[in-house]
Amino acid sequence: MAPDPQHRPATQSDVAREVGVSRTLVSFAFRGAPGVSHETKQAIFEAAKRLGYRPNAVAADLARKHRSAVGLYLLDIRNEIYADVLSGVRTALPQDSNRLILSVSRSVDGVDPGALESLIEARVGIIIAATLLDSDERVQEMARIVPLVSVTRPVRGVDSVYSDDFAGARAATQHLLSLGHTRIAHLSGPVYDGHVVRRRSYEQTMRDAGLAPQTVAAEDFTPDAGQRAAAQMLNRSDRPTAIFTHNDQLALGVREAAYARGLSIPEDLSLVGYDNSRTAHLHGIDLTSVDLHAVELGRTAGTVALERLNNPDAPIADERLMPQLVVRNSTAPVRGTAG
Amino acid sequence: MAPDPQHRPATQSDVAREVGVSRTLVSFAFRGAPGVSHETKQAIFEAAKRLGYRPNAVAADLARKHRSAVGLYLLDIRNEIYADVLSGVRTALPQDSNRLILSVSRSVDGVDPGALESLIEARVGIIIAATLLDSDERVQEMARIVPLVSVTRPVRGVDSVYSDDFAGARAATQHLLSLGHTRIAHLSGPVYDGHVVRRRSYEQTMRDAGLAPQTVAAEDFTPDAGQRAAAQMLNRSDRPTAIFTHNDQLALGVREAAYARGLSIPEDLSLVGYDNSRTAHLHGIDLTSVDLHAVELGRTAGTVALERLNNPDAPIADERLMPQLVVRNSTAPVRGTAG
DNA sequence: ATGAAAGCGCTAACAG
DNA sequence: CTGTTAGCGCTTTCAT
Repeated sequence: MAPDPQHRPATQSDVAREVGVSRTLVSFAFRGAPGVSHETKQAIFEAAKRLGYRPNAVAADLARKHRSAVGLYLLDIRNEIYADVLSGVRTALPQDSNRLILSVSRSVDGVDPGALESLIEARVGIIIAATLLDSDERVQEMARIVPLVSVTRPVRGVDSVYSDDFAGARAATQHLLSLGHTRIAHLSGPVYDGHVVRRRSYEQTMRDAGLAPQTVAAEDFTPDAGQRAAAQMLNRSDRPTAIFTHNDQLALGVREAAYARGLSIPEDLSLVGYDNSRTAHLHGIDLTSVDLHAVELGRTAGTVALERLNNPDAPIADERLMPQLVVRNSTAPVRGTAG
Repeated sequence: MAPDPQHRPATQSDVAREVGVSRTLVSFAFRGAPGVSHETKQAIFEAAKRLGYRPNAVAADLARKHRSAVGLYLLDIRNEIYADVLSGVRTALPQDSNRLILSVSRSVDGVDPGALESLIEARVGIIIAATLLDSDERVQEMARIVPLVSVTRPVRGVDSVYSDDFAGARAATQHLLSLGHTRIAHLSGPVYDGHVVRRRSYEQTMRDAGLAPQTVAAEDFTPDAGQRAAAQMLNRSDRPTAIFTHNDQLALGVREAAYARGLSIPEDLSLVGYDNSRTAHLHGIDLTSVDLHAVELGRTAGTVALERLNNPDAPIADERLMPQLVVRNSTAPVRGTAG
């Protein structure tokens, strides 16, 4: 049935020769272009099938001087929200034109220069990047080379689709405040451009409430890092009664550290994460968290990308979604005067 | 600094013209091919930088009649183990040749014909597929068109990297048996080729123990499906005292259903999942599960893919990894005579 | 060490 | 409706 294992795949020329027409007709037929008689079309498809011919999308792009592939950069595929973003992007992209070229960061805990290089060399038409850790300048520079939509983080002059982190972090902090907590700590990730909004929002909200912010930076954004950082924080005599973390992964780490130390949540420690991952929903986890609507972020990014592809001169997109605090059982009123 | 926004990107010819040499030299220089004087090389790189030239990997592949991209098919990116597989594949692939073209299934709950088509049309050199739901015949047919390594599932005549599901499911079932359970149910996913091993292993292990297997098929592999299926199972008067699920996601659904019904785990219901996802580790979840070493599966698949690329005539790979039962607190001895 | 020329598989005017 | 002719950006003999 199918052709040989590793034989030279059939080309348009092969089909054309088989049918006895020119390559042009074959090309037209496969693209559904008008101007091919029904009969020839039939003959062409038949021959193509017989030969096991498959169009070469790459060669077509080259000839067309057009880039139909979309490049997707994801910071950390193991983090649920990036999987959600990917999944959202997928829904926005047309069923057929699905050449999705992926670049996953090599280092979750740092800038990965050259992460976008492979995407550029693969000549994608546009890059959807979630989340770039590079400096604003560098992102802007990349965007000058290839259309780029920044997801999760706004960058001036670059199409951006993100969530209002300031509002989200403020809601989280205020929630803790309203529960009577005063010793509220924030566990942030390492500091990168565009990654300090939640932290700054927390700090300002604390100060606005007349309290001293206390921020600790984890080594990276993983549960392990969260656990290590929390182990230290919880050892202090004046340990916080509540912790707000940069993301759910970090929060899950804090949770483990708390239990390891014999503290219960929310009785001894209130905990608020960020992302509202599926894990946060689980009975027994019940993590209060801020939903940034990752799937929606991805879907919107896909739409923006498509628009940009169709109209390079469209005004820069700036889509800011509103996050939502989801209160569960990991937070409770502070207990009397803490010890 | 960088060239115009959407200007025509610089090509080798541009660089050649700028320096005053032939395209050949530029090509040689960029590939580090011998036969270019040091001076010309310098001049070329300089000019390239000035013009913002980036090699076009796609055109290079075309000219070289060679496919350097690897295609990756993932059944369900929202499922942690596929993210793990991806992450494992990444580690096995050389740093530079990282053109990873992704195809994510459109429907988690069914066969997605044409999922591999885009990969083929993108002319990838090899496809790493985890997990194909198609029939063995179809997978074999695809493998005849493009080199393919099947991950998670063995397919005769096709490079396969998988875990010994039979052993894993048997260990899980025996664990429950050894705890004194007799009414042990199995929650499987929908039935597809290559996806019935765990179920069959469970059934045989039950029969070997002189017990009647009781298998229920969920609509798909998601927590929601697991919850719905479990809600029904747990409603029966002779409800099982233990449930072994096809994967962790399903198990998490069962867990929610149990709690919703006021049953505690493991007191009223023992639960065993499959995958040993990170969620299973969490305090408060403590899900007993079978670890299939997804990252390792991905890493091995990447290695096999590379070998196949280098040697099309190498014997078919058949890498079977041994899974490992990880016992946690979601399983306990059966209580007296159940009610 | 360098260049000319042919070609990869396909598209796109432009002619018949 | 159908075929001819140039490319797309790059690699690769084969000369010089």
